[in-house]
Amino acid sequence: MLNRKSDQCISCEICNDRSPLFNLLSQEELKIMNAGRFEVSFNNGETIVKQGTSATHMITLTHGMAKLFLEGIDKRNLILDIILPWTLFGGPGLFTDMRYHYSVSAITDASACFIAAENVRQVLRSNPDFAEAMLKHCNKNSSANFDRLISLTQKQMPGRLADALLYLSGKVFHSKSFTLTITRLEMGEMSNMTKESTTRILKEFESEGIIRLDGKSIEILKMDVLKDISVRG
Amino acid sequence: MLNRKSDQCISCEICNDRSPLFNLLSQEELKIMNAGRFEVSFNNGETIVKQGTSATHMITLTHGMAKLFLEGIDKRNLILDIILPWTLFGGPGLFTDMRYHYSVSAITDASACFIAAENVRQVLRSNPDFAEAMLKHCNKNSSANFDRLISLTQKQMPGRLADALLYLSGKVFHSKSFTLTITRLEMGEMSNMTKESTTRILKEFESEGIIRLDGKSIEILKMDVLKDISVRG
DNA sequence: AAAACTAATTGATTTAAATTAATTATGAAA
DNA sequence: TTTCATAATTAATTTAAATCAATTAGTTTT
Repeated sequence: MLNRKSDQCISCEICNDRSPLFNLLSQEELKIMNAGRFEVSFNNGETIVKQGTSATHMITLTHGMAKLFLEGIDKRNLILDIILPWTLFGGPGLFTDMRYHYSVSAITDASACFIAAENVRQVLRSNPDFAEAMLKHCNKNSSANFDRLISLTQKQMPGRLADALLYLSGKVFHSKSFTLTITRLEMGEMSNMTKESTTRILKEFESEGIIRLDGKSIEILKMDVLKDISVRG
Repeated sequence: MLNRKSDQCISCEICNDRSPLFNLLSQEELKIMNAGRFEVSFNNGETIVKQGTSATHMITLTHGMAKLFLEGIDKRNLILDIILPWTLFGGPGLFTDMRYHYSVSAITDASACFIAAENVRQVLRSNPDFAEAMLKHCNKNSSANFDRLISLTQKQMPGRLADALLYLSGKVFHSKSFTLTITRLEMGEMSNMTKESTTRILKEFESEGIIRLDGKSIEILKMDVLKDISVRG
């Protein structure tokens, strides 16, 4: 039985599908996190967090899907992650310049839970397990960004697109076949290439029998070959 | 009066030029950090930390200069930072997979202080100020990596090289004119381009009167123009 | 000082990928 | 259904930057 009222959590203490990190917290600490917490629904396409604005909250999706991306030069975006429920984000600006360093926007209808940064800070200081877990979380993100730096600067297009496909299959849809919630343009923004090049390479993969394409749905037929293309650049 | 014996610190408690982060620690905590701590001298070119090996220590330079870099595909490196004394590094693998995710090697004769990761962890858990400072440190690095991602993927060569020059001038040598401790190849590894292209663009900057070149020494003559090239890509 | 490396420069050529330009699907709204 | 808008595909052209190939300048070593 869900502790929800019209899809809204009542409080963190009794929220039964919150971020795993919250399992480290005591009832007292959950109460702190819950104070001032609020949940907002977003339509597909709406901005959840805008790069450059004041970073007042830690955020987690409660349902739906979102893209986390850097707004670069001349309106060119770089998508870093496709976010699923219970991934904490808002991070890098917290405790530093208090600005969001990336934008996040909904790629399906979605809702998100906003927790006051100051409350997170307070709990972080009182609970070493939570602090360590957050540091772990931050370190994991750093590692992922290192991998991304190498992928984006040293691999050519087939390698970069292979990385995007493997990411979508392994981390987002958890399946060899999936129906995209993003456009070709956005696939390009994941692998730093134009939409035209994205189409080209996808078709190339298809003609080589590595994937099956059918509009918005993709099936990976030769996982081993795709992985090989990924590692060899 | 220096508390040193042949350039080696005796202990963290009386080390008078340690990392600023250590100022947050009590005598008791410094004692923990000091336990098992050791200092090693490196010749120019020697490896201090090797990507992929077991991350057992947090490290800080005590003197000299080092480059922190990712070892990518086909022996191609990407230099992320030029490290000066008292910058803590070793980070991202700690508390996660316990592997170093980058290599660090000396670009002058240098020495480094190695602190056991387990001791850092222990102090981190006992001292919220230190934990918060470490998280801040980690977040700052993340932001820097976001900037780097945009620079390296969206700017063309002049913009990327401008970024490298501004970094060297502002963060490493703290002066408009400096004598490089790195080669053209390494400048290229900072801005993801070949040594030939590095030379070419440097000469181009010189002929435009933006910089003065004299072998290993560089003087930035038109800082505003260089900054403009950096932002416009 | 001569020899042997290593690093830096310069130019010619090739190549990966962007840009430009049309065309074709697909989906939403009237 | 027709219209309109957005997304995807395809091909031709251009461009940024790598590669290849010498040459020149600096350092070490002998």
